Amino acid sequence: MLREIESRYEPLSLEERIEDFWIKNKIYSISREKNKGNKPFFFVDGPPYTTGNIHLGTGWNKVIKDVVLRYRTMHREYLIDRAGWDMHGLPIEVKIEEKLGFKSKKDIETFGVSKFTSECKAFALKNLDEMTRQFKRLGVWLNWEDPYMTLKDEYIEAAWWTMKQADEKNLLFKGYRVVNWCPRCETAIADAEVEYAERSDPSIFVRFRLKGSGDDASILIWTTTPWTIVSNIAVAINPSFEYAKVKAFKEGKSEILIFAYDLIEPVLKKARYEDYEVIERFSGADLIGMRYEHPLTDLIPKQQEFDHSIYPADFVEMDNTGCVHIAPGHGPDDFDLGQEYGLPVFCPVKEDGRYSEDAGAYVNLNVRDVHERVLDDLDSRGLLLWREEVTHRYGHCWRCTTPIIYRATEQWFLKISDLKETMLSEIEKVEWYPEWAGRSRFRDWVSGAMDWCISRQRYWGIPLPIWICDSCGDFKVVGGKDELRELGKIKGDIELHRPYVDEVEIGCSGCGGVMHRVEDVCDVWFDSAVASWATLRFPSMCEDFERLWPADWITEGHDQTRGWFYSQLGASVVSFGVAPYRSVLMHGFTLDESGNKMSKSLGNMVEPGEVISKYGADSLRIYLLASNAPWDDLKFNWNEVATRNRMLNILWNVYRFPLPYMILDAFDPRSVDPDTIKGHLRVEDRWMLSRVNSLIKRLDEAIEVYELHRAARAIEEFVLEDLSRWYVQLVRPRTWIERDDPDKIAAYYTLYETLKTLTLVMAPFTPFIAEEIYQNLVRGFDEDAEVSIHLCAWPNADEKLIDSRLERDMGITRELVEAVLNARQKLKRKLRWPVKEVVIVSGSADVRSAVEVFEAVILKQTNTKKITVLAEDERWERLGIEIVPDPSKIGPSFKKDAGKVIGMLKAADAAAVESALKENGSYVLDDGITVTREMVSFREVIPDDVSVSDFTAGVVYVDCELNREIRAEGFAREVIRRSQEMRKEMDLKMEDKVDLTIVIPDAVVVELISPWIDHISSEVRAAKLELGVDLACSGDTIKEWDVEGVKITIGLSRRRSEDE
RNA sequence: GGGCCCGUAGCUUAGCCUGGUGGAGCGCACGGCUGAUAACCGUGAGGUCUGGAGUUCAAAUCUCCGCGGGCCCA
Repeated sequence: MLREIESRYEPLSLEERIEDFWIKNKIYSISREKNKGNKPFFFVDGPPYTTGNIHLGTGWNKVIKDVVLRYRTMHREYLIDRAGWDMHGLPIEVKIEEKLGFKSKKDIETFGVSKFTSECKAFALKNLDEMTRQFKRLGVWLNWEDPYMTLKDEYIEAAWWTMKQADEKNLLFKGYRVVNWCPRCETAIADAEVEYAERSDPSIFVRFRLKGSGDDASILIWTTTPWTIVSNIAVAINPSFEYAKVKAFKEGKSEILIFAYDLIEPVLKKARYEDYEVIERFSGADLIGMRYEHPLTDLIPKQQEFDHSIYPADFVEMDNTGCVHIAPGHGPDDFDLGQEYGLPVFCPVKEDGRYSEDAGAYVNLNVRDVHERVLDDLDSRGLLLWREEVTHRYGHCWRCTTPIIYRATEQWFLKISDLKETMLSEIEKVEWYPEWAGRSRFRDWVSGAMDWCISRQRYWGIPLPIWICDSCGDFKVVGGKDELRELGKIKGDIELHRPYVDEVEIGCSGCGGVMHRVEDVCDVWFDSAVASWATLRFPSMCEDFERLWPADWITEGHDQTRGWFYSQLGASVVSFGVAPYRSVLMHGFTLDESGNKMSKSLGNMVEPGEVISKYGADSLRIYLLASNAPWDDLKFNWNEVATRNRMLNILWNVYRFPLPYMILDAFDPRSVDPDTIKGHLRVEDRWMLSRVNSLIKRLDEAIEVYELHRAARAIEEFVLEDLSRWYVQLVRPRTWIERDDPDKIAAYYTLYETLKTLTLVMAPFTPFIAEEIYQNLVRGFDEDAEVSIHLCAWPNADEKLIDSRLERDMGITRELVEAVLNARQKLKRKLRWPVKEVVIVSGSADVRSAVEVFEAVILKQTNTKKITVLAEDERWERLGIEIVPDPSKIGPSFKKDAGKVIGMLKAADAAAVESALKENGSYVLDDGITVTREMVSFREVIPDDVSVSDFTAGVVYVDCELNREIRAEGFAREVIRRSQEMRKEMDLKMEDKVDLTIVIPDAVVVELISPWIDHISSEVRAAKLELGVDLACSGDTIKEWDVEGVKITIGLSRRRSEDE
């Protein structure tokens, strides 16, 4: 049986109730189990990082996933959909360090690595629970019970296995390179972990004295990192530039400088030089090999061991001085240049950013605080030409926001440079949504990729599975736990985290020595890189991997181009030589209302929970989906969420409105025979069924290519336009029929089928409200129906029911009705008052056809007695015409009589003139004056009680002339409507009967209404009705109304039923 | 500085690929309906389509150069 429902859409309680229902009945797992053995759909969840709460962007991400996965499930595909969690790495370490008040790695060592990593683990697990709860509340269905977690041994083994693959293919190597280094976290960080932000630094011009120049000439360099001067080894120039030797004058002194010729003016002007003369000009190539003296050599004894001279480099650009200071230990370009020319890598900076003994006088100073000291030292030696402050973009550690430094260290790398070609060709084989995500954006990023530094000098991460021999230096990569236990002769289990694995010693097979693990952990991006096989439990289990891999689909935000799309591709090409995914949807970012990015520091973050508690998860979901194309950035807008909430409320009302009638009539859809009912369907019913089937088609087309916004908008439009604003309005009177009537059943049937189908297709988008409606509408009747809507199959569009001609005709019909309503409004004629006639003038055959098909609809919706369609050349007889004489034609012909002719024309019978002109081309006026066709034109004259309105294919005229019949009906309907309002005020039930007294002190109106008494009685459910001019008005409620200037008093009493 | 994307009414957007009178929704104003009713519907006002240049008979749409925003990189 159907049940009546709450009058208001209350998403919060509804969604809570539905979530309980899902849990209690294990709907999620049944929905997945059910399709076991069917075509698989292998989805890999991009793992969110377990730092705390989910935000709007992560919510959007999961909602996109959820819609697609629910849709696939309804298509009876078998999903592989383990949720994933990224649980290692610096962000969590930093949080724990903050919590424990740590300042450096030393604090961690003192505290104890095992205690520290268990804190990290506990923190990650706690956040995992909280975030899972939040995702579930959004209605996101993934395998939350058995997610993949990067901290699990099983997962770590997948990473180790991959690392071993890399080693076996000679793609893993140890290198001494300049890397991004965070002096606070004391670790290397990957390019992908560097975030750029504005920062102010000194911008300095420094002289390096040339050796043996004779004239005390200096080469002029520029830098924003004074601390690297300490490690200077060389100067680079561009051999194709022109350089100059300049004598510069300032405050009565002069000096000799060498730098780029084109930059003389700006540099000397900036440094406040009064004048200069160019002594010599030469090409950059002429400078190569010249030697200079390190500026601080007296303070840094180690520098005396190095030669300093000038080298050519293409990367030198024509800005600043055109001479670049080179410190191979502190810059990637510098390092590469050093490698090319065999320069020493001088890196006198320790892990914590302080100078080592090699830095001489600077030992133990922190490179971040040393700027002033270096500048003073340069200045006192007369080597600082100019200094100022500049604001520029500078790299910072992604987690602790400390400015990074470049530092030459020994690190472990994956040799991406060898794989680039394969990676690029694999990109081509992947389907990208949108297409440019792969074609342009990702391609560009991969093209510029360098070898991947995967080692981190930290604690909480996947330990690098590399053991090095203390004696011979050989290394071994361990591919899994069993291998480790065997090699390390471990009895029992071992946790694959630091510090436990650090203690494992392995015998060296080469020299018999002892091998110890490299102390590093993995770059956390390497963790998620192996997700596509780790989620299938490969390599510990191979079956699923062989059957399912690579992934059918993944989706993440466009920041993941450099992140997960890339790391997965790299790891996969290392392991298998192919891309790990078949299709990728790249989605956008969530921005705040003014289009700026959401960030904690700006205080403009919006949390999904906040939105849900106001409007519910369904509103948020449909908003997120309908608002943008998935790949565009989404500007969050509260107002728009509210609008979606309203849309769902309208859906709720549409669903609620027929229920009381259906219940009263004990309507049971199962007892309706579709074949029999077909004969009773009205055209509007067939239209509705056509529309809903077209909707299914539109959704299929859109979802297939991930145009989720089109799909969501199609649903919204259907609910608002087709259902609420139109079909429900048409069908209402039929539901009020009290007897058993096939016309009513046809309406019920149509409404029922439409709602049922609609909720099915809405299920992926708004899973809560869809479930709620399904439970009543479908489960309410049918115990055998699926327990949940989310176990149902996606409906197939029934082509037989789709009638595009009917849909087009109805489109025209709606336009016509709107035009008529518009016209009525111009004359302020309320809909309650019928009009005599509507005349449509149109040359369109489609209009004629629409009126033929939907005449009854138009009559009813416009409350008109008659519709007439005229062709363009026909004229409705109620329209008059008027002659418009053309003085420019009449004047020349009639000269001084022209005025008279014009007057006569205006007085003439326009219709007679027109027909005469049409037939003979001329018309003879009273005085025998003949006028011809070109002398006049005609203008339509619209009577006062006729109103006009345009529509796309023509014009409608509405004849609002009042007559007795219309006045009678108008007053009758006024009485009905007033009585209904009183019933409402008295809070009567729909089936309650009343006694009605109507007093109108105007005998004419009473007489007008009299014939309508039976109709009024039945409309307001009156058992007894009295109408008169001077009756005593009685009733529980008595009210006086003013209707079009007529006083009407209505008395209303509820009739007690016999047994009361 | 470079790559990719976005910029249409106060707000959110359709249209752009394939050039031919810019459509919606929200908000606002006015009205209607009243057995969906603390709901619903209609009408109206509101646009130098981010600025400029070019191609063309014709540009929101194609091309180029700016400006603003986002992501990524240097």
